[in-house]
Amino acid sequence: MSKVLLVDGNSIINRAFYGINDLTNSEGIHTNAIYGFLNIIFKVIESEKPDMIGVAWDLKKPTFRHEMYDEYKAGRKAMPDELAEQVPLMKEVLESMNITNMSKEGIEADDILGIMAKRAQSEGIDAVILSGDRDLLQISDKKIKISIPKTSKGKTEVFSYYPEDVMAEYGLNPTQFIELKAIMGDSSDNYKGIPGVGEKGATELMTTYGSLDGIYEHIDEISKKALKEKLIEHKEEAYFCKKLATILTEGEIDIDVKSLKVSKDEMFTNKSYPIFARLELKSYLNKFKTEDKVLDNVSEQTSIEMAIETVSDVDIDVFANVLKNNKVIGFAIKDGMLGQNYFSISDGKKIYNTVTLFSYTDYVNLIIDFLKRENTVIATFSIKKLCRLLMEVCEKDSLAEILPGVSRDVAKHMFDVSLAEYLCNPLKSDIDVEYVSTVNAGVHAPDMESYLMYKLREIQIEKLQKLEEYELFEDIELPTAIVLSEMEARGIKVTKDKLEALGVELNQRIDELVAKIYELAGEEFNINSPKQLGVVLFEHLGYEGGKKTKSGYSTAVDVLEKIAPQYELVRLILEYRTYAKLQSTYVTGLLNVIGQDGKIHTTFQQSVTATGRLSSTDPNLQNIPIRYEMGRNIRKVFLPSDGCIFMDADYSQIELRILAHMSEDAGLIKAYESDEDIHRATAASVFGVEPSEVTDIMRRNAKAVNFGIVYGISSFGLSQDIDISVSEAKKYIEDYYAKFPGVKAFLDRTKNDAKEKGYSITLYKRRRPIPELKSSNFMQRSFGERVALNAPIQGTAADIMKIGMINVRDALVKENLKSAIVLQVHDELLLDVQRDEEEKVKKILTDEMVNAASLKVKLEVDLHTGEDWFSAK
DNA sequence: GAGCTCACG
DNA sequence: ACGTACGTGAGCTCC
Repeated sequence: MSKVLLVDGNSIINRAFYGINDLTNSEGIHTNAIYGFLNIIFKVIESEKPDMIGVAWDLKKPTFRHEMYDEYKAGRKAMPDELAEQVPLMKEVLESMNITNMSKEGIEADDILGIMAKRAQSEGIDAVILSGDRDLLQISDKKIKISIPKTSKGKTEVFSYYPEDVMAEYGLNPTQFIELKAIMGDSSDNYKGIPGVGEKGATELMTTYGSLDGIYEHIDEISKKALKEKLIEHKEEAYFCKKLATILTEGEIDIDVKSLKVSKDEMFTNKSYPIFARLELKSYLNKFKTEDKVLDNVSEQTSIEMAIETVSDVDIDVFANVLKNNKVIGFAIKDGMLGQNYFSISDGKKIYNTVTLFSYTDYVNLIIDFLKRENTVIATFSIKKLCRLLMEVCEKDSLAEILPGVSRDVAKHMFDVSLAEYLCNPLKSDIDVEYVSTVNAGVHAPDMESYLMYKLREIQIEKLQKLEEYELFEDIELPTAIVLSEMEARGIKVTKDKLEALGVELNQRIDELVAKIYELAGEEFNINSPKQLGVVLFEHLGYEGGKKTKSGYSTAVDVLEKIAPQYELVRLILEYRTYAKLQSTYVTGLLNVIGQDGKIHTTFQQSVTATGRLSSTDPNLQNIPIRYEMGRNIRKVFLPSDGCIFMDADYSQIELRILAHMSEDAGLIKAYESDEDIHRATAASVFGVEPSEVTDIMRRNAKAVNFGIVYGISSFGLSQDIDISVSEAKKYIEDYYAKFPGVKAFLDRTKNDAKEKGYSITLYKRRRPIPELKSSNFMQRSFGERVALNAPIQGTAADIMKIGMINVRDALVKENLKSAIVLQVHDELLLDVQRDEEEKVKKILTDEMVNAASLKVKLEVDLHTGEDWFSAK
């Protein structure tokens, strides 16, 4: 006996949407309804094990918010945009899983379900109808089961109804159920029934008289006068509503029940993987087999030719030959047996895997020779990794000694798949080989990575050109990766002894503080637990300062600082916090990552941030303390290499200068030209005084406004930052706009532009998509607006810094200097400088950073040297 | 693994 | 009325 599952698509996706908290993928597409829909149907598939599945949809287009008025007139609530956008995607997901979507012009989804269910029944096929709508109960039958999911306390249970279950729960059989609805009406289906009769009254009538006919036959027995009159008055309507309430069981739909056949093996294939990957439905991804099995049924669905031969255990001669006979090579390093790696290369026609156990050196030298030839390209997932490999094998920490020339020339021979993907999709976190492959080529195939790299290059070049980001990719991102590889390889020396001594000192201080804190609190507790701390401060001790977070009291600095003047305990806790942070993150944390060479080699992430900035991990060297006295000691343990000093250069207010350039605001440009302190000049302008008359407070507030502008200002944010009222903050912003109308115009222009296009863009055409701008949620939309203003500014600064780094590195190489960049902290570069190269490097560093971009205002850098990182700032 | 906190630009 | 500044990464607690 076979079985068909018929799903009420609109009803189930609605339930899923309201039953599951908001989820979005990295593109900002909402996915909660899709996720919930899949959860529900898989639960039913597990228990029912159907052989056939069909999902019925109302053909009516999803209703968007702006159409709400018309919809309201039609008596139906508008579908929120966040749900509406998921409906077409849901259908796509189902189709990719070989599940049939059923819809037809002029026929509603529940009628499709009714028709298909009866058809199945007549063909001897069991039917299970899955819907959230109880109306469907009317078509339950011996061989037609109605399943209704119910969610309570986060758990979804499915209740099933055969006719006897309907009778048990409502005291009515399925046919009577139709008449019940005809009497009580249905607001969502937009018919009223008998006015003034609701579920209770209608049920009583139906159970007493058995049918609509029965009611009217015995109409004189009805004692309630008002009810009787209503029934008589609206008799015709009641029978009309019965027609409306009846779900069709016959009609012309050209879908054969048997054509709905689908097995589980057909659902998770390479046809469906890309959309699951794109929507980031993570818990479903592991249902896809990652091995060759998936590839068996893929070739016809993908744009990539999958019939490709793999040659294994390739020796050095074959390897050399492949490189010799080709210009473009796809390259991957693969994990082999016993912790040994091997190389996989592809010429786009075949895949060549080297033997697992071999010495890298000879092979790497062949790769280097290849890269030195004219017009050759290696396409790989991360060229930074490739460069690190070359340097490691050659035992150099400068790529220039291996591949001579400036980084832009070296980069012409390399293609980085992860960076290309990043420029196309900067919101995606966690860009990995599987993701890029499936999204661009529709394939997920670990065994053919080198071939995929070869093919992805072709696809991505075209994509980047379409987005007008190819120049950014070639001129900035690729060379930056080369510079970063050298910075990572060179590393920074750290004195272990000094760091350990600092740790001992901190531990002593922490112990003292803990003792005092327990004493003042009158109890021992875990100070590191915000939860326990909140209870102690605000409950046991009764300090004022109230709630803030969902999970209890906030104990963040700004909260504690407000009450610190009154309570010694709070002051001690704040002190404890700073020391504990230094100890765990910076002392212990850094000690753990000092290498055998006595150096720390951070990893720079080039495809993580939404704006184009870099980030730094394992360890993060971009957040080493500087603002507070005690923390600065950490910087003293970072030392230059032997024979070197540190040279540190940072751009002076690069973001505000970019704002001046982009807005072309005359006042802001003039302030920079007059060479004044910019915050003082802003204060003088906004408060209408001479620069010399600007007080510290005026300057501080002006500075906050300047920062705020760059962040996409809001009066609330500004008020929080400088602790003034929202209305005062509003006044500050208005005054600022009055004095700098060019800035105001720029912000408006940028915001509108982003709204229109859906993304904002830097001077160098780096894009940041901003899906939040379309959100119906005020909070999210406001966030989108702030981001739309900030991204071009922060992103342009990041672009310029990358250009600066490339040019500094290349100038050092050209002059054969041994000094090198070791660290970038967004607007700051730290260099290891050979003592005898100091003057030359100073000039190069200043010139290349200042001339990285030619803006309407000059770029300036502050430069210092020192024997450690602290004294070089 | 999420949420909080805090270090940096 | 909504409850916010922009961009990160790491260590800790607690479910």
